Amino acid sequence: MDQEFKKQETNPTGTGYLPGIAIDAVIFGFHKNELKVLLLTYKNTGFFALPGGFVHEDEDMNQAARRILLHRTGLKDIFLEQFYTFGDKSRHDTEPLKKIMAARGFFPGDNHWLLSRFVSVGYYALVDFTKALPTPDSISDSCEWFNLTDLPRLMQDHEHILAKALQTIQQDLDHKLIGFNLLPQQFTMGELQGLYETILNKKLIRAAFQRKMLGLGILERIAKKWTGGAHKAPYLYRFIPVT
Amino acid sequence: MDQEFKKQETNPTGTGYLPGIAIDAVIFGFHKNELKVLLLTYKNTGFFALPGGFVHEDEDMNQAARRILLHRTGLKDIFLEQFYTFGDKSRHDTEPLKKIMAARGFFPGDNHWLLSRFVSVGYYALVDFTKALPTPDSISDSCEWFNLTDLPRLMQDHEHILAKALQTIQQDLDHKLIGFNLLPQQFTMGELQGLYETILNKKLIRAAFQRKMLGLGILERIAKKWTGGAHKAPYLYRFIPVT
DNA sequence: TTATCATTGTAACATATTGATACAATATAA
DNA sequence: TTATATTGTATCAATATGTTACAATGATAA
Repeated sequence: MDQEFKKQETNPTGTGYLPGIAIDAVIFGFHKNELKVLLLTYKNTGFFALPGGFVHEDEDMNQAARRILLHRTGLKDIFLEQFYTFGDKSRHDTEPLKKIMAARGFFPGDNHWLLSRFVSVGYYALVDFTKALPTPDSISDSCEWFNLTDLPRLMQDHEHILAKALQTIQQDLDHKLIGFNLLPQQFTMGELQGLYETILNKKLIRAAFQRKMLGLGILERIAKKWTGGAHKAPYLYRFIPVT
Repeated sequence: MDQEFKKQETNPTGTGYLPGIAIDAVIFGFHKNELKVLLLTYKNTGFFALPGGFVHEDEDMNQAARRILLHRTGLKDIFLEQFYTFGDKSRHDTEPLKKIMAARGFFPGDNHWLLSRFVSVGYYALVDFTKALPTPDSISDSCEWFNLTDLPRLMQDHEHILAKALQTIQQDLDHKLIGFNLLPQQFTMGELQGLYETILNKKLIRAAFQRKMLGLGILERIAKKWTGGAHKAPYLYRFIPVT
């Protein structure tokens, strides 16, 4: 499946793909109290970009998003949600893509399908940082986690897409309990609170947070964690999915 | 602009439009404690459908949605939000469209662009029922308000799109204060509560509702309404947009 | 004119939720 | 053993919401 881009590149009319529709994925992870995003670098260009792709003629758009995710993180069964579709005409900027292709020794004609105007459907994914294995493909020399607090300049309108994704998970954090998808199966209350604080970018009250989370009735207390800290050991919790 | 569909129909390759991308609009209104939706009927077919259209090559997608809205309701400056993009391959069902075109005496070739697979971007609009003027165009013999509680069968996956739109406004009702867009400039507390109850499909407590709404600090009390009811006249309120 | 009626606006109290503080419990390090 | 930092939870305060009640009032009909 590393051949996907070659297939797109050497196929000037885009046969087999839905025309004019791209998918961009904002893949969030969480580690050491920092929110992370998965970004690609394109070979010999220094461009940073969100992982993305196109929809096959014979697949649902949501399937396509999962396929892209699988290739980037090696993970199936991921929490994945569509959040917005970006359709401004100002998005149509062919220069970056031309440079990426040129860096690969490929010089497409002006009406190559990849150079036409695209509408991009944004998805965000929440993955367990400890399990995801970022994998660059044939056109990117890296696929890495970046701290949200320390991002490079992104290609095209990808910074805008990322900002909208972040805003979406902030709004949905409480209601959809999406936060749990960013943690490993077992976690302490402190880690959970740290996650919430990082996403919402504000301090929460420890006692109230713990009371509320336990009150939801979706956490199971497992065992004591034995830590290296010079203090009382916290419990480990596990998320109980609704039956 | 009534010529829009003719332009689409007699243009087998879809020149001037973004390929494969449609817009469907769920236009909500509110009258006499009933939620309404604007639906089209296509001539000589009996098909009911959400108003929709396509994106011009030289316009933003959100602009296109506003253009479509303007043609259907005669209203500018409407509350309009994108809520989801529908991309299942099962959406690709050409039969209804073929019948619509056939009823107009037009028989497109199998690779007419309108018969290809489309991804549809859903928008919902909230309009003041007393101001909107539904206007059918050349291909529809009607464009009318329907009660949400008494809908006909809709074309393709339009029922699904409508359901998702309703779900969205239910979720956003409190947070975005979107309800006010469905009422005329002046309204009574009872009307506002009726609107909330209709959208959320549940009874609210009158005293608590009034207290909360007034507590938001976004309502201005204007004057007494002099009604025909045999009871105390309610105040009229006006929504104060945030400065 | 007056009594009746339905509905409005709001007060008053009860209950529930969240904020703030305090403190015992305890795992490690010295 | 003692010092220390953090956890789990109790307690009270503040705020928000649910519930009940009642005076005010604008038609309607006697």
